This record gives sequence, C-alpha cells and structure tokens, in this order.
Amino acid sequence: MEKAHDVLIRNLGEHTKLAAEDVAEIRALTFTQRDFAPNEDFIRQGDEPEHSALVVSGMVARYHLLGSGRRQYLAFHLSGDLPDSQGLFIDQMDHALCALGPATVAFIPHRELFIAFRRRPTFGQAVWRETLRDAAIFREAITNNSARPMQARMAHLCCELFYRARVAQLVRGNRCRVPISLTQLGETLGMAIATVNRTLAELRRTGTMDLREGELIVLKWRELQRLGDFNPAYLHLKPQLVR
Amino acid sequence: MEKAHDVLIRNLGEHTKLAAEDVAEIRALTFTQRDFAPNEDFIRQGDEPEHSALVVSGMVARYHLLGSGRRQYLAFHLSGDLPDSQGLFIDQMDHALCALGPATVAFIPHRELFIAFRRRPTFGQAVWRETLRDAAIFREAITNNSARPMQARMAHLCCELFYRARVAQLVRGNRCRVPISLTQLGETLGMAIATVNRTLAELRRTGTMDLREGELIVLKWRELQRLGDFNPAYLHLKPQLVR
DNA sequence: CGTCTTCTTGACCCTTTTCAAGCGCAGTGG
DNA sequence: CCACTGCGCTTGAAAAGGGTCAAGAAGACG
Repeated sequence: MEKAHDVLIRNLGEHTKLAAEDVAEIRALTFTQRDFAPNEDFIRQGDEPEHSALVVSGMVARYHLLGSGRRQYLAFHLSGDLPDSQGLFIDQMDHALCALGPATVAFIPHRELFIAFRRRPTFGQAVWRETLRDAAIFREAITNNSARPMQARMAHLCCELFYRARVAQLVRGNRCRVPISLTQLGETLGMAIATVNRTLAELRRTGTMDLREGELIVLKWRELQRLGDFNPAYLHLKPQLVR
Repeated sequence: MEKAHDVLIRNLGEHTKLAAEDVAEIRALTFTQRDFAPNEDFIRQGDEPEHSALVVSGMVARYHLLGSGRRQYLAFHLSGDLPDSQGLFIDQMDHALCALGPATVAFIPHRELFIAFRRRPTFGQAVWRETLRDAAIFREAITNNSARPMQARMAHLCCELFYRARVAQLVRGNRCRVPISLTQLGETLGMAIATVNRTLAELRRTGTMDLREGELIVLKWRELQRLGDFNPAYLHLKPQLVR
C-alpha cells in the first residue's frame, strides 16, 4: 500500500522543501500497517519505543494517565502526522497513544529512520521540525487551558482541529470527522463534562459551529476564530488559504 | 569566558553520552554573551531567530502574550538550558523569552550550529533530545494546569524547579534561587494572584516548602512530591540521587 | 520621607463542579 | 420481537472553589 508514504510526504512537505532524493528515501521506508479500533491503545506510558508511528487514516490521541485514573489528553493527530516522533530519542514513553475513532497506523523501526536521516539530513530535519511543531501545539494547549475561559477553549480547540484537517485535505465543505466524545473533550480542555455539553450547546445555539456524532461543522469560521482567539501562526505551516 | 561551554556540556551530558570529539566541537563554538536585567525580554514573539540562546546563569522564562495583555508563562530555564532550541527550525517565534531575575545568556548563530551538527551528528542529536525534553515538560504543564487542583499545581511546579535545579547543581542545602513574583506564578499556573498567595501560605503553614524573596526552600521533599503528584520520569534525565 | 510595587488578607460573588435523574440508542440475549 | 443493559448525551439544582474587588502592610527606591 502506497498511502502511508504519500501522507507522510504530503505532511512533511507542508513545512519543508523535500528534494526528489528525500522523497525517494521516504518511499524506500518499510512500513508495517495496522488497523485499530476506537479507543484502542497502541503505545503505553512506560513503553520503550523502537518504532515510530505514522497516522495513515483516522485520528489518534496522546494522553497522560493520572494516578486517579483520569486521563489528560495532550494532542490529536491526523493522517500524515508522526504522533510519537517524540519517542525517537526518548528512553521511556511518558504518555500513551490511542486511536480516537477507527484508525490506521503505520510503524517504522527507529533503526531504519536513523539510517535514512544519515543519508538524507533534510529528511531528518523535516522530522525534527515536525517534533518542534508538536511542541508549539503543546505550548498553545498550555495557554488555552490555563488562560482562556471555557467557551474560548472549546472554540480554539475546534479551530485548530478544523484548520489542520483542512491542511490535511480532510475537510469537505464545512465539515470534518472528529470522532471524540464529550468525556474526552472534557479531559482535553480541563473542564467537567456538564460544562463541555453546555459550552457546545451554546456554540450550537448561536450557529457558530456544531460538534456531534463525531463530526465537526464550522458554520461561522471567522466568528469561531474570534471567540477562540485563534491565530494559526503557531502551527508553522505555509500560509493557507482561509475562507 | 569558558563558563558557557561548560554549562552546555554539563547539561547535554545529563542525557547524552558525548565523545571527546563532540566536546571539542562544542568548545569551538563562539558564543556572544550578554547580561540581562530582571524581566528584560531578549526574544520577542514574531522574531525570526538567527541565533540560539544558552542560559549561562540565572533563570529565563518563555511566555505567550495574549490579546488582553495577559501573559501565559510556558516554561522556565536554568543554566545549561537552550531555551530557544525550538527556534532552530522555525520561521517565526510564537512565544517570547525574558530573564526572570538577572541572567546571563550566550548566543550562537544558527549557521554555526548547523555546521557543527553536520560534523558531529551526536551533538545534533543531543540538541534534538533537548528539544524533546522541552516538549515533555510542556506536556506535563498541560496536565498540571488542566487536571490538578491548585495546591497540587503549585507543589508540582516547585518540585520540577527544585529537581532541575539540583541536577544543574544550583541547590545548596534545601534551597535554590527562583526569582519569580506571585503575579508570574499566577500567570504560569493559571490562577489568580490571591489564590497563589493563599496556596503558598498553606504550604508554608504546613512546613512543606517556602517560596519567598526569590528563594525556594523545600522542607519536606517527599511530602511535596506527594502533594504535587510529581514523578520526574518525564524529565528524561539519568536517574538522580534523591534525598 | 514619600511613592511605588509587591505581598497579604478579608468579603463577596460568580463560574464551574458535583450530583442526580432522565433520555435515546445500540447491542445482547431471552 | 422485545425487554434489558450499558453508554453517551442532556439538563436541573445545589455546592464549592476560586475569581474579583478593595484595602492595608511591608519593603524598595529615589
């Protein structure tokens, strides 16, 4: 199956200019692909990673597991993302990864990646950049969950997901798949499930956006952006066409 | 002045085994050193970085600036840290850096770093690792500010600062310098300044720790660790001796 | 000695959490 | 085919925790 390579090349190309040789090097990588059921874990806290994951389709989440059993979701990943590129130089995973809805993930041995990095430093830098973009998204999450009121948090998260989905060409019309439950939204944004519901209801009421049945519909993009104080600069992508 | 090289080598050595050639390569780097006053910015949001910073002494902070003028502090850095290694492959800074107390920072051109990375890939990987540890700290901050009650947040932050200070050999007895104001603590942990004060007063009252006049004193380390649900694994350092 | 900033504390109010109950739907097994 | 069950969503009412506001104390600095 060619798709794993395609989505990776597409994604890295969003921020790094890849030479034909880099593309060839990536196409030579051997991926092992696997399908996961919703909420199925594929990397656990404490694992010692020897492979890197690549989201081929569906959505994937990273989360911390707290002593109380509560989860804290940290980030979400769409097709083309390397959700555990962070594990490349790390002894033990400090967080877990799971499929959000049904998802297809491809794995590649670190060993093989390191060889490719040596042969094509640009490829290595592209992956490094990828990890830095990840970090920028984390920073924004700190700010979002610490400094913004509830509605703004929700709006910001949805802006980010929608924007990234558009870049990954996963938006059709004004909607994209976001197979996430209210409980998970709460564990992402640090709010109680009741508040999640009421916040979503309010955004629905004002006709700004609608998130239900695993689908996000953005009705007033600029308004949503304003509410969430969303500025996509932190995603460090090539400027995108915004409606 | 040799100190800049020393602290960098010490810091990278905490997680990466450097060969003599790597150390020599680092020693050959030309740093431009500068002193900064408390709260002085040295990198601003929107800057296009051409240099990397290295904290030589003192403490440095990274923050987001919100539309309202409020700041959200994202991370703190001690001597040896490369607080904007994130800027290496990034077009525009999405956050600012400032000195917390008086601080000395050394700068090195990206160009020179890239050359050194090519000559000594291990050095490049060490810096990459450094950026990944940064990201792990961000992740922990998301969890801290989203999922933990106020006292635990404070305890966790102080545990992290104290632990890292110890690794950087900045702890003497049970105390270390942390030149941070209540306002800044509030803008770090996402709490109102009154709450910051009350939380600190409570920790002081129970004799767990004391943070005042720019100095952190840890009186009951294990208790503080328990309160803050602090597990240093996420720092990805070599196991440290803990009292 | 006065002024400014930072810290401290109290009182009040409001947002959000918690708790509880009900609804709708999908899957299961009688 | 239809209870039964479990899960996720919805909503209301009560409770709590933290935010806001205001005023005073304690230093720091000129």
